[in-house]
Amino acid sequence: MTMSNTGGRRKPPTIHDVAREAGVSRGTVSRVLNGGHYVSPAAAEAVNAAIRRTGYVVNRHARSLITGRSDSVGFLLTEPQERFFEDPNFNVLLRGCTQALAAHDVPLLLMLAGTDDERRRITRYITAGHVDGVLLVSSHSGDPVAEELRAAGVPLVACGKPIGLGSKVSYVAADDRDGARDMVRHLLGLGRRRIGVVTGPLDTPGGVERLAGYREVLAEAGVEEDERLIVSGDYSRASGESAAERLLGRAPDVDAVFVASDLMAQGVLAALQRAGRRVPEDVAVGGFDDSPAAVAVSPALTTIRQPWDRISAEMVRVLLAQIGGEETAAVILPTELVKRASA
Amino acid sequence: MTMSNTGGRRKPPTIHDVAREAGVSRGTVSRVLNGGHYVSPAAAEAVNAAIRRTGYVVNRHARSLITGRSDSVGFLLTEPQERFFEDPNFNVLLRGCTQALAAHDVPLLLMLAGTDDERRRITRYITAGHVDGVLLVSSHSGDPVAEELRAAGVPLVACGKPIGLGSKVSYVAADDRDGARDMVRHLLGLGRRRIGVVTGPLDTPGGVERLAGYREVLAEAGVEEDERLIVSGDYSRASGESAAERLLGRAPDVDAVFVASDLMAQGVLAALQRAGRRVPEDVAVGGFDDSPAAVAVSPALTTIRQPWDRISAEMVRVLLAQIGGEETAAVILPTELVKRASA
DNA sequence: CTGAAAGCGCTTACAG
DNA sequence: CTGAAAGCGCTTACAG
Repeated sequence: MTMSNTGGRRKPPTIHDVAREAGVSRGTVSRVLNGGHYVSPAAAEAVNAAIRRTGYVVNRHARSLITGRSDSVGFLLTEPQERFFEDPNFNVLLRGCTQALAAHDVPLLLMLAGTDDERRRITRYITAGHVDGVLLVSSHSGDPVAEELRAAGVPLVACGKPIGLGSKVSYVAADDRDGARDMVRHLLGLGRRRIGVVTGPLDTPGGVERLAGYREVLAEAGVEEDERLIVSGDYSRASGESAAERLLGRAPDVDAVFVASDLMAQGVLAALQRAGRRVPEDVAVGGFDDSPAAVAVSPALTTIRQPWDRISAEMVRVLLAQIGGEETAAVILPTELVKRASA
Repeated sequence: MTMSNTGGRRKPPTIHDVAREAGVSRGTVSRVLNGGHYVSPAAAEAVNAAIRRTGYVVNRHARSLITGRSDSVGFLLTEPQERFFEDPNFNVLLRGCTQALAAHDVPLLLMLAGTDDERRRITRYITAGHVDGVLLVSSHSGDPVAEELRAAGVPLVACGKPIGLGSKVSYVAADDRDGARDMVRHLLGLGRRRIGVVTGPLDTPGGVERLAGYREVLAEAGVEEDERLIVSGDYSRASGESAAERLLGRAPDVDAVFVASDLMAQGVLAALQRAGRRVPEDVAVGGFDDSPAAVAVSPALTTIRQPWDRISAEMVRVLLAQIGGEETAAVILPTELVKRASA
């Protein structure tokens, strides 16, 4: 009575069918499948033809059982999920990784570890060898997952420098500090001298590094640092809004703000507008990310572009290399200043 | 010299180790693993203790090889990816599905089929049995993937009604038509009579159904239909903006607009503002989705909430049931009017 | 270059 | 209720 499987998933052809069809042994078929070494051209051709005729597709489970590899990788998100799922960068990263992996015929398993319970289950799953490696997105320090996986010897590449783990874990990151420097120099170049900053969380590399870049440039330029100009947010739009209110209260003479994310900059813009300040005339605003939010907003945001497509491609490259036995590596990619209307 | 794998992935314990540890046969261990039927309480307890002591985790590849199931499902996106990756609903859906699946210990493979080439490869991968079923996100008609997978007998649940496939494919959808009716009734209740509509693409169920709801309510209310009040977009912000410009040109006396997505409504708001119309005083605007954009915008959008958390949960439930042998099913979930400032 | 054979770790009738 | 055994589809030394 079951209609759902009408159409029927008939038993797919195996290596045995291909061997019979090609008139060779199964070993030879397998050799063709695995690179074609030690196979005569004639045999290889016969096998390839047989594969085409039969529509053969390798059974990955059988292969994995014997090789001990899964030929798949995990994309692990350990953020409290709400926030990062709202971050447009996440989509770009996830899509880029999926595509880069697909080019190598490697499936991506999406894993969410928001709660301790999920974390335990996923760590267990990963260390049991069900994926060959992990792309890790987790910017907060104190996240135990990275350390657990590293200790278990699981190939691992983090997005952004994992605070506390130094270079024991591979990572790919944009040059946050340099991007911040570029933006603050740009604001100085506009003649602004009372430049505020809305930082990200200071337990994330982006939070720390972008603030560091801000300080460096001001020091170089001989502009005296003023703690009242430094406020923190958590990368959310709402936190940008309240940070800007604090900033305005503490330093009403502020004439520019470098905001560590476009999402927060959206909030800053709203607060500035409500306070009757014109952007960029009264206060210039610079963001960070070049996310879709940067152009959705009015005035459009001058911001720092992070090379997300390159980041995802590099993460995949480094992970695959590490799975292949190479050592860990850190890759730092340059950012780019994108000038629009807000500064 | 390789540092990457220090820490070492030692060979994990197998069912054989557990059997030895528990003093039973491997068959008995397997029976405990698979539901504990036909196992004495004493044996079950010994096995569970041995599993705990050894830290045993089942090797899914070995299991899959023999059962013919993969115990994993694919999440397949066939949209031209750019658009949907910008859609905030996508994140909610993806997260919900991942979590619902994780609760059943079923990994989710993310699959992107934006190009014909990717489509072919993925179809092949799926029909080869590498996943047990597919959660399909593809709203445009004429998408061949759904039909191919259905024909191959792959368990399949679509998000939204797949146009053209009728009920031969399971799907879960919000009640688009009813949601549209609620919104238009609300606008009528505000005293508006020149109500425009910005539809979605008319080869998507959301495009068709939301327009149908609009027409039904106007007809019921005895308001004469006016083709000049009907314009189409493609769910993007930009298309909303240009649709609103067209609408304003064709029907300058418009006093309300029902927009088929919040993202488009953002664009409509921008166009209205530029044209000097106040919202909601001159023109009331109603959106659809209750996405983050709805509250990010000013004035905050009155909109129709789609129950995305329920949608993802139901998609997973129906897919798992279908993998278990049940017939196809369609699930329609109610929407909810969320009143804010724009209407 | 090629075939025969062992074996990866599991599940599932089959006897008992 | 339980054990012994076959077998899922593949890869990989091992002989030749």
